[in-house]
Amino acid sequence: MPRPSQPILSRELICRTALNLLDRTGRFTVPEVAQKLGVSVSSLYHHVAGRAEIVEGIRGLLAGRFAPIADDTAWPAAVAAWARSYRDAFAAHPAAIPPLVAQTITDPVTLRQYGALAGMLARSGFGPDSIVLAITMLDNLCLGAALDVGAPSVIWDDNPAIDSPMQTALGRATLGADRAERGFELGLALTLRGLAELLADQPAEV
Amino acid sequence: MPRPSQPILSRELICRTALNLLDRTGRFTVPEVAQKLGVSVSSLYHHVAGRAEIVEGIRGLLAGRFAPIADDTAWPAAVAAWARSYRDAFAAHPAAIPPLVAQTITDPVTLRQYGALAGMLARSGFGPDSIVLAITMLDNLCLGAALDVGAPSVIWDDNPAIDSPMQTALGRATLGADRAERGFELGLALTLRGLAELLADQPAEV
DNA sequence: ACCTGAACACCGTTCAAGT
DNA sequence: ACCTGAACACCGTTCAAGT
Repeated sequence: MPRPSQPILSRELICRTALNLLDRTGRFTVPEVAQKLGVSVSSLYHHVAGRAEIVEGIRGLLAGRFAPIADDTAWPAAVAAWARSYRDAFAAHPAAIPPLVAQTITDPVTLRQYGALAGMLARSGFGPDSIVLAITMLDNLCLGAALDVGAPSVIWDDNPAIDSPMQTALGRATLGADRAERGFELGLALTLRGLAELLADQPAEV
Repeated sequence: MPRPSQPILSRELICRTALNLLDRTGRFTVPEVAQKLGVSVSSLYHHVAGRAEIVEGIRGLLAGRFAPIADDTAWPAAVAAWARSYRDAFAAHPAAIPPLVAQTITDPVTLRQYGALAGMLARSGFGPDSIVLAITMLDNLCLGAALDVGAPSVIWDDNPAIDSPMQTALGRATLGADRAERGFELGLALTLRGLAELLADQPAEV
């Protein structure tokens, strides 16, 4: 087959296809991506350096859906919007999380997101230590919650290790499908309160 | 080579070897485990059903190091001890986290840990919904924090996406190596406060 | 019961060859 | 510049064969 007059492949198309495979089958391999695109495996390597770069491109796709940091908003609302969009973006593609957490972030879109968040916090009066702590806590919260949606740690129903009185007690929990959502929102509210206290304790001079 | 008079392999030995490889090289493959044990690859399959079972055995090794739920302790201290040991156990083996989060928990030791925690909360007066929320939040916190230790999301130094005034501002952060530890502890304190409020709002009748 | 060697269907990556 | 086919060193898993 001759070279097409117009390139049929691109980094983004490859990453999008891989993400699609993750969503539908829970995994992706380089040959599968090639087959999905009707192209030979080696063709992909003209656009991405390897599998790791595809994963990093997926990270970029997700980070591109984070809520932009709005500078005209009070910091609690801005942080909340950012955190929710972060968690939602990852939770919408649970199968992508294991490969993503397995490699260091180099995607510039993602790095810029953290930079923008740090800048917003600084302009809101947070000092260096508080900014570092705030982002650490928010990151823990969002990633933990995203993992929880994709692969809940606890089997709430029919967990053989939970004795039956407890089983029936938990059976009375009314949360159901809202469990992960409610847990995240409560964690977020607590984190925002903690951040407010961090800000209040700030030395005037930063 | 004839069959040894005493079995040289066992499920636990295999899992321990795999965890060791993860710690030292960041990954493990079935052939590598076999080689490390001086045994042929197919021998392993007499003790474990496959790679997934090895990963699940690793989960059991880590869960075995969680602090036992002490029933004579006030719930906040018991929860704190449990959460710290959970986070520490995973953070000590960061390379194990990606394979672990990629598959559903079936390890009985781990399942029993969650069961014991739920039981302790119930005896402390938490209702079904509160227990489910509490465990969800604690799980998010510990897993997020463990991930953070192994593979920090943010490159705090030399992140090209953070402009240089911000870079110097963050350079003034005094946290350093304590960052992850402090972030987790702050998150834990906030979570415990939230749980206390949850308990206070509990209807008398559970 | 427990270990082995050989085989199978895969995987990620490279590279000379085509247009 | 962009796609291809063939090759390479791997991987997880199975299975008949040995003691």
